[in-house]
Parts: sequence; structure tokens; C-alpha cells
Amino acid sequence: MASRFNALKADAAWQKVWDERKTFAADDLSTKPRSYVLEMFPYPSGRIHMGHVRNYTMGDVLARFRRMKGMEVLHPMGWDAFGMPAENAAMEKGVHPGTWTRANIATMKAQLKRLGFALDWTRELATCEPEYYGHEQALFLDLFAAGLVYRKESAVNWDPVDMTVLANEQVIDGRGWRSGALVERRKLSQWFLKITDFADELVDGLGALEHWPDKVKLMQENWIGRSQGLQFKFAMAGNATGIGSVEVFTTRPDTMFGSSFVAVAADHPIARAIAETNPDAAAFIELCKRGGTTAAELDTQEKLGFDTGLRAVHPLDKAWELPVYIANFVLMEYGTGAVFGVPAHDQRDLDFARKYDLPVKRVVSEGDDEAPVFVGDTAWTGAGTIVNSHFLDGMDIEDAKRVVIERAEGEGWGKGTTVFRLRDWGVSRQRYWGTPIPIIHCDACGAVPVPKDQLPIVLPEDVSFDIPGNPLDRHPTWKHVPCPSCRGDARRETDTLDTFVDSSWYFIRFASQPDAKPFDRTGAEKWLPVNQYIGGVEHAILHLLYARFWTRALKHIGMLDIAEPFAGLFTQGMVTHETYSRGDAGDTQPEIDTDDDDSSDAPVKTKWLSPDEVRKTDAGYIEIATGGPVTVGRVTKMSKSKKNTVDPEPIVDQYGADAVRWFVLSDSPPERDLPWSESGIEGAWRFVQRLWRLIESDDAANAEGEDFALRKLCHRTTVGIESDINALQFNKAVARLYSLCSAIEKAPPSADRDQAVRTLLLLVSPMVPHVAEEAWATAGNDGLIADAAWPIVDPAMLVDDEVTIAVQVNGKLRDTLVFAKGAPSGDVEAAALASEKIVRLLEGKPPRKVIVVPDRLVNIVA
RNA sequence: GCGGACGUGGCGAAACCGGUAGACGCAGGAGACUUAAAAUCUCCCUCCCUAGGAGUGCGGGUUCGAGUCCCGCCGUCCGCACCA
Repeated sequence: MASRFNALKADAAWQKVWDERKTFAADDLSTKPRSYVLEMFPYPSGRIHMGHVRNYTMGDVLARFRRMKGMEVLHPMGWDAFGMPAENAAMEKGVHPGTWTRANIATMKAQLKRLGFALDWTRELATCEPEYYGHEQALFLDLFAAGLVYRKESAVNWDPVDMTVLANEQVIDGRGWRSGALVERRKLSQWFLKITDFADELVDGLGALEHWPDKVKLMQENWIGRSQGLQFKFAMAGNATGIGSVEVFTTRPDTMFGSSFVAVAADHPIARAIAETNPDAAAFIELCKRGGTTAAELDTQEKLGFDTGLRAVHPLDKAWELPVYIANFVLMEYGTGAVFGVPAHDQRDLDFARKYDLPVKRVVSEGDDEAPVFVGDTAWTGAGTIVNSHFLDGMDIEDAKRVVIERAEGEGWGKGTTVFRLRDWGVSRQRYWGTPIPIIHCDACGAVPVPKDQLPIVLPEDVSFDIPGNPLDRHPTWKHVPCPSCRGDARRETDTLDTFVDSSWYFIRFASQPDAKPFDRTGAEKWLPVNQYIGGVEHAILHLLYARFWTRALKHIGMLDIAEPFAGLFTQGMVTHETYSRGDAGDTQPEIDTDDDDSSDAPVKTKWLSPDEVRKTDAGYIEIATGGPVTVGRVTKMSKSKKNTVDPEPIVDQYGADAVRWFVLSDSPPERDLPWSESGIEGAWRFVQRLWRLIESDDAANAEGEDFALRKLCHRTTVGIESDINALQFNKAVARLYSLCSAIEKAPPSADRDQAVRTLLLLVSPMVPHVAEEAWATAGNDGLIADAAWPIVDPAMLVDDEVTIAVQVNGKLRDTLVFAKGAPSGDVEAAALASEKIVRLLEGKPPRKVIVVPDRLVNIVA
């Protein structure tokens, strides 16, 4: 009797069982091999979206699979719960950020539970609770004590919309990563973490991360931007100004004899000193500040300079003087804020030299041309031999670099150095909804750390959000505290920590969560590093770099002996959907698509329609409300601004958790984008029903006799799926399961078929656990399929005794032959040549050559 | 501009180490069952035209044999960006 699988009922029932039995709680004391599977924890924005579903389903399949393979699996979940959207909600709706956040967590937790994820909820944490951020404050103080935290006044990226400071990593194309507002430069006193102390090891450490995507490693390497070169001082000729020297950095000391000018940044101390007495210089500096910083502007912006009148003495030839310019293309933030220009071998310097008629001298010869005058408008930056350079002549570039550095160090005017693009991590945020920085400012004692026994510093609840700015700073009493050191009147730090600090150590807290301290070292080390971390590429630099730094910092201060937090990383693709717009407006409107985690939408001109506002008809899509035509636009990332989102919850209501899980695992390779479609989810639902029918119709009582081919297929499928899941290639595992399912359906009843059904159930159970549990119980098995062991593969069942051999003529397939495996090449060749089709094609001519690849093919060259 | 990835049917995609291209799914088509529909099942489904030929973005090359390797283009996407 065929019945339907009632997903709604079964999902709830099995989720309750897993919950009550704490099936997926990880045992710290287990002696089994361990595996820590983690997906990037969500920001509690309100509701889960398809991206979450895809991300967590992938991790879930891996976690469930590893459990079945006999491992003790840690698969926890928590909430990245501090951040701007909660404050925006507070401002818009008058609700306290904590109330809003905790309500969202409750909603999203219920939504995650409905998907049946094998999560260890006993370790759930939310970063906005004092039980978490109090420990974070303790860690901050530990880093402070170790000298890895400092305060300095600096020019910062100020987001005028969010009214806060942003780290360099959070500024994208000159705009705030969250608000999309044009970032301003401001001077502020800020707390910094010394990530640059770890710059070298953060680059070098990438080499050991075998199970990370090359793309992410490369992005981090470029972000850290390590350059090796020479740092040295030019002495000034004469000393009328009192400026004695200018220090520059170069990666090309080999080209020193090709230099024709020195340039300093507009905000370089030398430029400022000159501006004090020279109004023209001051005006030029103002001009430089006005220049834009976007890609397009930089591309078209002319190289401009102002001759200071200063002359720098070439360190290798004291008689040689170079003009010193203030130039708009020199950055104060990089290197020493000053450069020397070698126009022949640097495009920027060449543009500058051509504009100001400076000498362009060739010092690297790319061919035979050794003429000292370099012509043309394209600098030569490639390999070559050093020419026109005295004692360097004839050397290659690398040798010349070494020789110059040795000489500089020997003569004491410079030294070989490494310079990084990476800046220290500014962590102060002028926000309420974040971790309070545990520091007290005292006029007498300076910045004093809060004694650890006074932690956590808890956020005050009575705050208002009716005016912009930081409510902590405006709070009447909170910041007024005595100095812990001298007991005098002092002020609490009112800035809070960047929320990326919260996510820099949550994976450690998951592994070990004592009450009295952030984590227990041996407890944490039992689980760490995370074996498989899964999340979006958008965190390739931000979160993943910070977490790597934080882990190394903890190692540095002896709190943890783990260098790299994430041994394996996988970055999954996005979930996309067609876009629909009314009429023929198209999707050509430019727009800024900010993060989908928040509710801020960019202004949109196109009238977008959501998928449930349109219907597909034979004549194309129409708008349901008006019956008007709908333009189907590009398939893009689901975003609120384009209204092409699909809310997972109603889909789960309609099709059940298993169908949704199966869909997000099917078809698209997990690192690529997954196009969501209505027909796709229906297909997934049909498969769940098909599985159920197959299981229900299995008549175990009458199952007798053998089906050797089917038995072999089960073993082959099992190994295949093991390797697919280990490689996170779920789309391939899905395809194999479809094939096995079809083969079982077609097979006549037998004991092997009955066994195959059982195997199929086990193999699909990590992906569609609810229908698998239901069927497992229906078939009368004891215990949960979640606790069942993965099928054991018999290697003998993987070998084929027969093979199909392709017969090609000139590389084109003409026939196939079935042979016993390992048949002698001579026999195979003879059979191929005797084949009717081959005989006809050869027309009696003898083959010129015959290639036989054993057990694979015969290629006849005619 | 620099760096990287990718390009296979109507669509999402498979294809091990260079060895039968298009597995598996979606959409579509035909049929069966049904009073009918849904569901289900069976078959077809790269293209031109069929004794066959062409075909993995385009043009070359290496090879008995190329989606896979090499050279040169074109296109798409991503990251960085005056980085000295």
C-alpha cells in the first residue's frame, strides 16, 4: 500500500527525538577520533535565508557522515549577535537592540531546527551576552598586558552614515562595507591590535594550509602585501631649511643609478614643513587632498608634482643631486611616505618624468639596447641586465639588489627591510551594541585596564537611540567611574570593539566553555583546529584573517598551542534566482548591493517583482496582480533590493526539510552559484517521495536469492559517496544516489535487493535524515539511523571481471567489445580487427599501427 | 593597470592520470494507466542529416588519441588597486 511521506509530521517527530536524546551533543571525553565541523555562524538579522540553508546543509551532511564513520563530531551553532542592524532597528522601531536581537535569535533558531541540522545546541552561544563578551574583555586585557594592544591618534576611515570608524578591510571602493556611504578621513584616538607583528607569520602560515582554496590564500597574501627592499636616507644638499634628510623605501635598489627625482607624499612631514613658509606648496597640498580615490578617478588622474627646491644627494654618487618633489601619487600610509623615481623602469615614475621633463635613464637592458636615454612611454619592468650603473653593470636584477643592499648596510646609509601593506587592526567603534572595551581613562594614570575581577563590563540597558552617535557616550552615569589605580575620578572607555573581534575566537569557545575563563587550553586543543570550516568567500580577508591573527596572538601569549584555527576551509557559492521586473524596464539599473544580512536597501529605480508576484504561463511570465508582462532578468544573488529572494520557511512548510536539503545539495557544485528554481524544489520533493515509495514497497519477507550486479553497485556507490562527501562534492553524491535508486527500482526482488534498500537508506541519511529515520523505524530497525554505522565496503566487490573496450579507428569510436578483465592485448587486438564494422571501414587495407590500452581501448591507425 | 578563476546541450552539470563527451537532474516531447486530472511508469531529448558527418568559446600546436597538455586570441566573473 503506497502512502505519501508526510514530511511535516515526520520532520517534527524526528527533530524532537534528536533534541530529547541530545543525539548530536559532542562528548569531550570521547576516545573516538574527533572531527570539528563548523559553518560560519550567522548574524541574527531576523530570518534565515537560502544562503544559510545551503551553508548549513553542507556542513550537516559532512557532520552526519563523519558520525556514521565512527568519529566524535563537534558541530556547534551560535550567533554573531552584535552589530549595526540592531541599532538601526532601535532607531527605526524604538526597540532595544538586545530585545530585537534575542527575538531574532529565537526565530532563527526555530527555523534552523526545522531543517533538522545535526547541531550540538548545548554549546550554543551569542556574542551579545555577557557570558561571552565578558571573556572577550578578559582576552583583550591579556593581549593588552602582552603589549599587543595600543592606542594612538590616527587618521581613520569614518563612516558618516553609521557614524563610526571602519577598519581598512571594511572599506570597499572608498565606501563603508555596510552602509555604502563614502568614507571620510578623520583624526581620532583609537585602540589598535598589533596584527602587523604577525604579518610575516600570517603570510608564511598560508603555505601550510593545504586544505584552503588557493584563491583565498592568494587574496590574503596580496592583502598583507609583503615587499622586500631597501630603506635608506637621502641627505639634503645644503641645509637652508633645516631638513636634513629624507628616508625612502624601494623594492628596486638595483635601479638606483636610474633615479632622477625624489617624491614625498602631500601629508609627509617634509611637505608640511615646507608648506609652513611656502604658500604655493600649501596650495599644492590642498589640491592633492581633493583628488578622488576611486578606481576610475585614479586611472585618469594626472601625476602632479611640486618642486620643493630641495636637492637630495645620491648616496652612491655624492656629486649627484636629485630634485625633491611633493607628488600626488605618493602615499603617506605605505613605506616611508617617500620614494625615489626611476622613470625608465616604473610606469608611474615615467609618466611623472615626461610631464616635468626629468631625465629618463635606462639601467636595465631588456635586449641589446644599452643606450642610456630611454625613449617611449612604456616603462620596462621586466627582467634584464643592469647597464649604465657603474659597479652593477652586467649583473642580473637580483644580484644587483643584493649588492646594493650589502653596500648600503656596510656604509651605514640604509638597510634591507620588509614592508607590509597590512596595517594594524583598528578595533574601536563608536557604537552601543558591541563589546565594551575594558579600559578606564584617568587623567593621572592614563589608560588603565579594568581589573579582571570586575569583568564583565556589562552594557547599560537604559539607553536611547533617538539621536545619532554613541549612546554609551551620552549615558548620564555609565562612564563615570573611579580609576582602578588611584581611585580618582576617571572615565570609562565608551567605544566598543569591532564585531570582528567577537568572531575571531568563537570557534575556541565552542570547543571549551568554562564559566570562569574564556576557554580551557587542553579542552580547546582537543578539538582544534577546526577540521572543516564552511562559509562565504566574502570573508576571505576580513574574518578569516582576523581569526588567524587572534589565534596566533593567543599562541604568542601562551594561552593556546594552535597556530592555525581552520585546517580546512571551503567557500561555498551563493544562491541565485532569476530577477523579474515589470514591463521591459530590464535590469540595467546600476545599484549598490550591500550585505544581505541587514535591512538597508539601496535606492532602486527598476520596479522589481518578487517570485511570488509573478506566474509562468505558456506565453511567458506575467504579473499576477495586473496580468501585465514581466521581463525576466539576469540570474543574480538573492537580494532584498532585487526582490528575488525566496524565504526558506514557507518552502519547508510546503515540501519538508528533506526536499529543501536535497535541492541545495543537487546539481550545482558547491563552490559555484546555485540557481534556485520552483521546478527544482519540486524535483527534490519528488525524489523524497520516490525514496519513500521504494522503501515502503520493499518486501523483506519474500526477499530471496542473489543479485550480484546490484550488490556490486551498492559497494561501488558507497565508496563513491564517501569520496564525494569528503571532497564536499555533494552534487556528485546526489547523482550517484539517483542512479542507485533507479537500479534498485528496476531490480527484481532478492535478498540483495532488500539489502540494497537498506544501504541506500544509510547512504542518503546524511542528506535527507528525516525520511531516512522514518523509513529506518518503519523497517523495524532498532535505534536511530543517525547513530547507525556507515556501510562497510568490500574491496573485492569493487573489481569488475568484465570490461567494455572501445574500438577506435584514427581516434574515432567505431565499435565496442566486451572482454574479461585482463584479457591479453593480442586477443583484444585480433577481436577488434575482426569486428565487422572495422573490417568494413578498413576496406581490406592493413592497419598502419594498432595501439592497445589494456582493459580500455584499441585504436587502429589506418 | 595587476592578480586569479572560468567558458561543455534549452538549463544546472558529469567526464579518474590524455583514452567510448554529455552520467545525473531540470525543462520539453511521445506513450501507458485513468471517466478525467494529479501522481506514477515507459521511451525520446547536442546539431546537421542520416550506409554518415560535425561537435566541449575562437585559431593554431603536441599526440595513435585532446573538454583535459602547450602557444595565441575572444568573452564572463571575482579580488586588489597610484603599494614605491
